[in-house]
Amino acid sequence: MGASQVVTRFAPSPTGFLHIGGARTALFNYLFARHHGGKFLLRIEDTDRARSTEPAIAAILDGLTWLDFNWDGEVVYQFARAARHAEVANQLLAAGHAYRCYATAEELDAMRAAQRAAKLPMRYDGRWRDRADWPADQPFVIRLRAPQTGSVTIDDLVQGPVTVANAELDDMVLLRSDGTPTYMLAVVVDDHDMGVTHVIRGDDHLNNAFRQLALIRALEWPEPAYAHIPLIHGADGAKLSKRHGALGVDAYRDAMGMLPEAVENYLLRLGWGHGDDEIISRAEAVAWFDLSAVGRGPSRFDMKKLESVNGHYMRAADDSRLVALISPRVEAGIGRALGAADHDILQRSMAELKKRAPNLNDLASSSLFYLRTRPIPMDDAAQRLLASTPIALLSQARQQFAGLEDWSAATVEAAARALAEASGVKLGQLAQPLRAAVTGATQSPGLFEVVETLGRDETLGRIDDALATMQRAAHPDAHQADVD
RNA sequence: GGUCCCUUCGUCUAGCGGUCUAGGACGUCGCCCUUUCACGGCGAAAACACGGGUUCGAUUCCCGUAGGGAUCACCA
Repeated sequence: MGASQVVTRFAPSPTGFLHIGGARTALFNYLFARHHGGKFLLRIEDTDRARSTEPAIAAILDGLTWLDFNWDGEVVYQFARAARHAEVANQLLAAGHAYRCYATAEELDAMRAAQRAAKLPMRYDGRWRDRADWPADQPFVIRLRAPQTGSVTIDDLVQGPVTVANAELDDMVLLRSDGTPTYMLAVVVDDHDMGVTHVIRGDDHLNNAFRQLALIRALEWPEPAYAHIPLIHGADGAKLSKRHGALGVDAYRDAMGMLPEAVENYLLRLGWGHGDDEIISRAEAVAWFDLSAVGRGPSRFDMKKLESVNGHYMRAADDSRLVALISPRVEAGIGRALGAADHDILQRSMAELKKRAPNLNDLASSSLFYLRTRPIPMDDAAQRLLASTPIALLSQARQQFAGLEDWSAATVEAAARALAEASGVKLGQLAQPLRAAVTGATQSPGLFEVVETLGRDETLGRIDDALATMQRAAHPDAHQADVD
């Protein structure tokens, strides 16, 4: 079955970080290979020595690892294969499928300027195609002797049959004058040598496919199947390029606090669908993925939907995993390292907290109040609420709670309800001030769950703090005397 | 400009000639649940770009128009 095994590859150029569009291309390659029980290879296209960087390579590998798109075998570095690329170019030259071109950059610029002025398509005019009067000691490039008549049709697995006349294509450069290969040559040679059967890549390469096919035919190599997937656009409909603020996947992980499975699920649904399914597991994705269901038009990136999907996976995530993920953020928030007791509190509060956090950042900040040392900071809304609360009500609650036999969400709630009824107020009129006192905010997880997690001493202490502040506000003079 | 590609609610999509008074999701709005915020539940507004064909019948097929995108390097 070896000959029919599917082999895909993801081939990013390390000139920037792994952006969201690249991540989706990787995902589709990964899923297609896994669906067919084939291989998913990774190749770093670092032939542009000036723009390729080590940090970019690291970021790409890091991003793929984070997303759990595991590639098979060793990473192939394209630049290391330059000798093989040159070998193929020379082989083509010897066979007459390629030729030497001595045109200088200035000559080509002039040629294009003339074409532009005459409103003609800008193509290499083949001025060295049939010449053999090669000047000695002059630099030259090797160009493909491409067919000039007829046409080529690619049965693209996503775009359908696409035909281009050979007359539209010119003789592309295979080997530069410095002996290094161009992208067109390198891709074709590497895909062939790596046994790639399905080339799944961005739509921006569709035009390249025709040139590459001409090269493959000259070499008489097997032709891979092509699938050109539409690009991802920004919310404004413009291309989601680096200069338009496209971010690396690390930004989704770090700055935005997304979960990898959420990013994966969102990316999968962007441009692909399986009936009405929205939440799709990795296993389902592998089982269901097929290229024919990939849409043909570009789709816009919707941050709101990503957050929604992320919220879903946050709620589904394991509590201890979330605690581990937010710990660094929490430590930064409270300005100290977390101890065992802190982890314990986070662990116990996670079930409630994760229901209302769309991302890890919000989850981390929403957990801070549990860990702060008294007196805890109070936000404006909480301060205003306490200022309009009768001191006696809060004071009574404090007394009732202090006298409780057992300390649990249920017992505290029962006491609070009893007090509210006895005082003739709605539960909310008592619960909200208590929430403000205990959490420092007017929004939080269920008050009684919070109180149980915090424990009796901490809860009573925080109420005392609030009471003291309220009394100070009510009797500024008495307080003044204390200070002096 | 040449070539190629695309076009269903604001956004992502379902739909592969009649099942469409076009379904789902996010977002928006309303209601419910409720100690707050979320979660959850219920409901509402919201789309087949336009014009011609083909057909008994077009969201679905074909052709134009418009709009959008990609690409035209000794960059990948």
